[in-house]
Amino acid sequence: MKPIPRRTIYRLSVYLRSLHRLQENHVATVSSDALAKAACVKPTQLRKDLGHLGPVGKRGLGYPVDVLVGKLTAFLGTNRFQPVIIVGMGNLGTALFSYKGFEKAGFEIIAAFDNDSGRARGKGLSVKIQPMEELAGVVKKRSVKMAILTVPGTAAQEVANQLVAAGITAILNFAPVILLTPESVIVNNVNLAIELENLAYFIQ
Amino acid sequence: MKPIPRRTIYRLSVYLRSLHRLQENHVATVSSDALAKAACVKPTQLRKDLGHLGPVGKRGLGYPVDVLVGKLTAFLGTNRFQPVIIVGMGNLGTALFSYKGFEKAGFEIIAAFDNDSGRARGKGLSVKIQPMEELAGVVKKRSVKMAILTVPGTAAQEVANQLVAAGITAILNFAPVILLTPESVIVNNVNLAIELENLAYFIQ
DNA sequence: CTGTGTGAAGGCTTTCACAGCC
DNA sequence: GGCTGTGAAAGCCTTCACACAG
Repeated sequence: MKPIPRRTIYRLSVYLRSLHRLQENHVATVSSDALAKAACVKPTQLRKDLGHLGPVGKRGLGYPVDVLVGKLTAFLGTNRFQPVIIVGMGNLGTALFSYKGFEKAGFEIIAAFDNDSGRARGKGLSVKIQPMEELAGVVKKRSVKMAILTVPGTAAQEVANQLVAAGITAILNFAPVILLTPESVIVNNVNLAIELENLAYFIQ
Repeated sequence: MKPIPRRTIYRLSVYLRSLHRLQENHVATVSSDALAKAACVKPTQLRKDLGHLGPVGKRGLGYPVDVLVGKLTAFLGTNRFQPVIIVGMGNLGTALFSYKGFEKAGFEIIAAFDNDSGRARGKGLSVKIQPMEELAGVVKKRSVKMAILTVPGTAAQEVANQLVAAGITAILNFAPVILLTPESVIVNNVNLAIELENLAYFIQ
């Protein structure tokens, strides 16, 4: 089987989200046409994307929602439990820590780290903020692979190095810098300022 | 002149960020090779991208940093002042409100709105949270075009409608839903759960 | 000789057209 | 008849190769 386009993977997540909403409304089957409209893509693209999972749809009828959800979660790897840690408990880190969207998607943030473990924002959170020294231990003990990085740009590379050394293989990076990491480590960058800048360009 | 690829626009923002760092270090000129390495792209791609701005580099020498920064900010539209509002002052909205990265990129968040204008989190912020009723007035008075949307998914579409009605033409959407808007309105989606899901796939 | 600018080639992604199944 | 699955075509973006300027 040839590799699946990166863009497709993203869209599969989008479809899954729409499907969850259909499930809540007890919709049993959905056509590529309807689901495509909900996800703002063309029906042919949706079918092509879903085609990578093997044949799922019933011709003349549509896709059975439950089966499709099952196949998608299995494919995306959201079926097995994935513990996540968050490093950098400033405003953004703290907000993400309590972000409901993550648990809905099947993730649980099991620990929070910061240089300043007594940070004021720690008050009122469900877990204590731990000092950086304990990072490696927690990662090893709980076999954590994923980390959310919300430290200032100036510290990001150094902290990323620590994450890699501890055994983290996937980083969701909110610091506005390009991280240098080994090939084996996946980094997804979320650059908030660039998203705004991008909008600014298109409204000119 | 033919339209510039969307991906290129994104990368131009990345280059600009790297260039700012060079400016701070008083570097006068930079080669496509060096800048490309800093931005994690191939040198040829960098040159192709910058080529859209017209000839800027000196052959045999490199790009003059100051000139390039000037051209890029002008091109991206960050040279003129762009006021931004933020709607939805939950955890995430509040964090973004005080996010330093936006002002560094040349944006200022001039107002914050929420259903519950007396929201506890409003305490300690530099501006008061305003009720939704005042949104249209502020947008018109200050000619705001850009909005950051950080309300729950269930409210997102309705609030987006209000934004559009008020005259907003660009929305940075953090709600995990696809917004339906007129063609004239640009929406950039930042879907945090999908970014994590995406990482989860690649570490399998 | 160094390093930019750019048409051409290559690779990846989307769209089309239609065959195949319910 | 309705709707999925998929090879082929089109479009977009990246990479290459090299001309050209300092």
